[in-house]
Formats: sequence, C-alpha cells, structure tokens
Amino acid sequence: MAEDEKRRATQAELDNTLAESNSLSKEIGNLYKQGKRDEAEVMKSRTGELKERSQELKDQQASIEEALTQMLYQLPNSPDELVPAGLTENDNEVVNELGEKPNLHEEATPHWDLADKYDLIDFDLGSKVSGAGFPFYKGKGARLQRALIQFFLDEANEAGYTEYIPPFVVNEASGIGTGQLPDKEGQMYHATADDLYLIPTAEVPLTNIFRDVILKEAELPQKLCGYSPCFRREAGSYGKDVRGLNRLHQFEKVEIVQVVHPDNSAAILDEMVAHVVGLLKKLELPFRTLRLCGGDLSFASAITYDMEVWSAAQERWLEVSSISNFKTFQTNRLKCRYKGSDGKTHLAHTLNGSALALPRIVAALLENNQDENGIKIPAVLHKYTGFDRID
RNA sequence: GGAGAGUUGGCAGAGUGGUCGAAUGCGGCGGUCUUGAAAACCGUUGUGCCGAGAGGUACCGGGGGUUCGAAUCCCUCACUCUCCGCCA
Repeated sequence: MAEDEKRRATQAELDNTLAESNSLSKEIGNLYKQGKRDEAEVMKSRTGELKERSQELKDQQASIEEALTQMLYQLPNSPDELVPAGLTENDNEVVNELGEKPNLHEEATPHWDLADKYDLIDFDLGSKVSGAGFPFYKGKGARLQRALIQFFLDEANEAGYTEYIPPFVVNEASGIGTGQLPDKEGQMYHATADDLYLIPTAEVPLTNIFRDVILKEAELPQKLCGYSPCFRREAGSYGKDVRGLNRLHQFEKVEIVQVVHPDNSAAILDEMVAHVVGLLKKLELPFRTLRLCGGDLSFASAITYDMEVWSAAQERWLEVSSISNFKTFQTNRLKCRYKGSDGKTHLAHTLNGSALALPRIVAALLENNQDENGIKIPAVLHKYTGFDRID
C-alpha cells in the first residue's frame, strides 16, 4: 500500500515533467522554423534538466513497479469463504463418497503386478530408455490409454467444450500467466537452450490463449478442453507414493478450462465438478469428493475440489482430478479482461479441472476390476477399446 | 542452418524526424430516412497510468540508443513471410 502511494506520487510528477518537456520541445521547433536559433539554444538547457529529472523519475517508477510486481507474484490467492480452515490434507473436507468399493478375490494384486502379469506397462524399459517415472504402455495397456483419452474428449465436447491440441512447451511469460512461475520453478522441466518449459498440464497453454485479451461480455463463458501429456519433475517424492502409476514424470491428461464472468464462477465450478462426477460414474469407479482446506490449497487457487478414486488393491484413495476456481488470480497476471455493459473493462475469472488424469484411473480400473482370470473393462469404454476384457 | 523482406488501431493499409494516438477503407456502435430491412447520409468507435473533474501522460512487436523532439534514424531480441538447405 505504501509502495502504491509512492507509485502514484512519482507518476504524477513524472507526467508533469514530461508535459513541460513536451511543450518546450514544440516551442523549440517553432523557434527554429522562425530562425530564432539563439532563443532555441537557451531553451535547450532547460529541457536538458527536465530530461534528467524525468529519467530519474522513470527509473524510480520502474523500480517501484517492479517491487509491486514481485510482491504480487509472491502473494498466493486468498481462499474462498467455502474453504474449510486447516493446515494439512487431514483437514480436507470429504464432501461425498459414491460408488461401491469392490470385494476383491484372495490373490488380488496392485496394478503394477497386474500391468506386469498382462504385459500392459513396462516400467523397467522406461527406466532404461528415459528414467524412473517414464513408463512404456504396450498392447492393450496402450490401447486402454488411447481409449480413455478419446472417451474423455468426447464427453467434454458433448458438454460444450471446444477441443484443442495445445503446444506441449511454453515460454516464460505463459508460466507466469497461470502462476507456475515463479512459484513452482523447480517443478517444470526447463529446456534452457531455448528457454522453454515442458507443460505440467494443458491448463498452461490453454489458459494463456487469453493472455492480453479483452473479451466481449457476450463471449463469456469460454469453454475449452484439450488433451496433452504432462511433465512434472516431482522432486522429493519417494516410497509407495511413486510406486507403479501412482506418480509419474510424464502422464496423459484431458483438461477442461473456462474463462467466465465473475458473477458465474461459483456456479460454474459446481458444473465442472458435476462433469467430472459424471465421468467417474460412467467408469463405474468408487470415488469421493474433497473440498481442500486452506493449507492444502495451491498457490493460485481460491477454492479447489479434489476427486479421488478408490484403488482397491492398494486400499487407498488416489487423486485423479483437481478442479479449481482461480477467480482473478490468473486473469490479473494474464491481463485477461472483458468489457462489461458499463463500458469498462473488468478481470474475468478462470477455472480448470482435470477430466481426467489417466494413470491413476488406469490403476484403479485394473485393481478394482480384476478377477482370477483377467480384468473387466467398463462398458462405456468398449466402443473405444475394441475389447471388453484384458486377460 | 543460410539469404532477404516484414511487424502500425477489431481487420486491411498510409505515414521515413516536429502540428501523428496516428490518413483512408472495411467492420462495430448510435442516429436520420423506412411499415420493417437494405442502401444512402451524419456521428461515434484502442489500452494502461495519474486526476474528483477538466485534463495530463504513456503505448505504432519487446528492450536499449541518437536527438531539443522518434511510428519515422541506429543497435539488439522476439515473431511472421519468401527463397535455399535439411526433414516427420
């Protein structure tokens, strides 16, 4: 606030100085035309002073603005009033829990064993060729991936989202726009030779479409969806968290994004949650919805719902979607506005959600649907997979 | 990767040192005319910042420089296009 005061005062003086300088320049021009060189020379000394002063002020202004920007970039979003208080994931609020947890047979195993048994995913080969966290999917494992992507995209299209295939690398400005930079600098793969970042989610390119854009009010909401691989360094993860498909450096995801009128963003968040709930029901997976507490909320989000599926053999919940309302956090950085009926520009609201992230869905599908002889594929996927069982 | 040409308002496209935030056309908005519409005509039509307002100030791809004065000259970066090379 104090910085802002300073900024205003400096701006005012700068404007005045420039105003005087401008008018003097005009006079000097006129004097030259009239051939009054001597008088012009005298005035030049005055403009010299003004120039010096305005340069000082410009520098001052620039550093104040830089300081303000830095402050802004380091300030996380403030939580919505619906967000429960709390510090850790234990304080997240379970909104609902739907679907039946399956009773598995005696020899039921976690998905990494199933993937091996039915030759669906090769983690070792991935380690050899790339590194840990970069598996190969093969045969029906690969085809199941492709089927899920297709299914998710079709569902999103059905729900009115326009499909995009975005670039999978972005520049620094885009990383800042959606809030990954500077906050999560170390989480993204950075191709330093070209100063490009591998996207951690399609949210980044899709939302940055609206960087420096002023929409007409009637153009809201903008609904887009897109498939992309997602790259995450996941530094510091270990143990059972990273076993199998639980946490990867590269995974597939279909993302839904909306840019909306501020009055509607709360309702649209619910709409997006409902869309994801629909997907999970169609996949016949038991899941629960969490409302994240303040402490578990991401840097950029004002309110987030996490969707978790039940992974029956691991006997744990796996996060498969995170649906957030960023309100003006991103649009402020993106300078994404709309022109309201009052003729003025206002910041729009942005939201996004996974719909859905693949690996943990695959993990749950494999584990929950296993029997002694194989794995059952949910009916809704049959037309995409071309098979109804893995055995 | 090599050579060349570009980047101006929603779009097209003038402007090569001062009176240019910027001609003109198209589009958009408002009005006149009309039963209604079209056409025609008139007006209006970028964004940020400071200011109660009047108004001021900044922005002609980004950054820097020359100059009393830069859309216009110089340097640099990015991007686009054309030709050559390479290539899914």
